Amino acid sequence: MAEAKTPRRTSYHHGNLRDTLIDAAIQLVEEGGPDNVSVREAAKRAGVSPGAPFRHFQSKTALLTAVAEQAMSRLTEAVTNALSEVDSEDPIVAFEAIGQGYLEWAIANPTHFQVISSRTLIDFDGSDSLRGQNEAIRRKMIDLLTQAQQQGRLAANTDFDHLVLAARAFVYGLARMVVDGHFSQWHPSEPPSLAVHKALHLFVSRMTDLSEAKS
Amino acid sequence: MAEAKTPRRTSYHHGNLRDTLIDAAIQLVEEGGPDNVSVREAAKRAGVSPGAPFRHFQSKTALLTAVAEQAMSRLTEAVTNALSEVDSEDPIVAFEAIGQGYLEWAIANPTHFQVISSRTLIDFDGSDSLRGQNEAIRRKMIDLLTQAQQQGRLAANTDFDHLVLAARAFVYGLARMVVDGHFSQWHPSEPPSLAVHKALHLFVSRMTDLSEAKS
DNA sequence: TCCCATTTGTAATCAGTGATTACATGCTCT
DNA sequence: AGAGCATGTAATCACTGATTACAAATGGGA
Repeated sequence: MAEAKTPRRTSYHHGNLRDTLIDAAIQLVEEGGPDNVSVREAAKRAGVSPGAPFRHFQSKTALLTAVAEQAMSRLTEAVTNALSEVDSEDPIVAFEAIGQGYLEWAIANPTHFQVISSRTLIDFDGSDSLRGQNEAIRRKMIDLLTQAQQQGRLAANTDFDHLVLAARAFVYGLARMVVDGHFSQWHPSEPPSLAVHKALHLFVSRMTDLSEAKS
Repeated sequence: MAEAKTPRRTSYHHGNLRDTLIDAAIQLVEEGGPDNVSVREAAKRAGVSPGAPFRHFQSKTALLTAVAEQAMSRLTEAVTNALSEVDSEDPIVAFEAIGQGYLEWAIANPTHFQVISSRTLIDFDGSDSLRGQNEAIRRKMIDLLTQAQQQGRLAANTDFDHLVLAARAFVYGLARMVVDGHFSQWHPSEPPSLAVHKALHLFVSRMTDLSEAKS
């Protein structure tokens, strides 16, 4: 936290308003989703006048983009962690772990995921950080699939680019279904997180050859 | 169109304000996406005072839900058409046609698709029409997959529910990627619609056995 | 035909929003 | 100490969703 909860300011200047505003915005996102964020409320929680935020963020979009950058960092971290905890050397196991890490994070942080994947609340293309981290994950997927291909674990006629596209669309679709509330009518006995996990495994095992490569 | 473009009213009462407001809202959606819709602007275009819409729609959400219901009808129609144009009796070919019809419609009507799949702008769960049509498409998918299974076209150990989930997530993910602008960095030589089509075919052919059943 | 209740629109108003401007304050560096 | 810049304030704009009291139009029953 960049500032105490009660906005106690001894001096006229805040000192760390930019970070405090981001924290306040995150708090608002967590309380009621991205639509719950207003610049004025963030300013109020930072103990500052309604116009002050615009010294640090050109627009509400810019503020939410900063929130998204922070959220994306956490997502990247989650994916990286999931990847590092894989025992096997199998690239396809690692590939599935990326998807699993991604989905677990999205399910645990639905509102942050909403902010990240929105293209109206934030300026994704305008943020090097966002594009970069997104691209980093995509590259890691491509690396692993390339390894799998070299091991002859993909069907011979597999169109590589479209396999990557399919994988991204699949994981993205699952995450958004969870976040968008499409699981309200799912079997009550099975939590969405488990259903998502099973679907992911089904996808990976069908799209690739999960049997361990012989070396 | 329910009313002439120029809101010409000879009498005090509008006569068909409800439909006119929906049309105006659709127009606004088409012009600048769901965020571009405001009740006041819709009222203005209908030639009516800002408070009038609230006689017909309890809230902005209710208005957009009505828009969504109309859009969903068109989507259902598109999927039904795609299905009826399938020559083959093959359930898996028909299954893919559903996905293809769904995706084509979403790509051709991105803003309407946004309205439909949003869960903050509209009250999906509160609309029998929306839930019903959504469920109808899902049921059709299940029917076709059941036929495929009876023909022995699915792997023996295939978990049925999770296959349906995977298929829905996949198509939904592709559609949202297009709509959310995730294709901005795709190979310029290949239009997204073609990439989506190829990815869909890859998915269907991997998840099922596309070779025609022997009867 | 007349009248009255219901429906449907208006006008005024409220609170909240993103954003801009002119101005005041405080910090920092020379 | 003072100049200059960064940072916050106050006032204000235009816009939004929504509510209220009121007025006009409509249509059914006497």
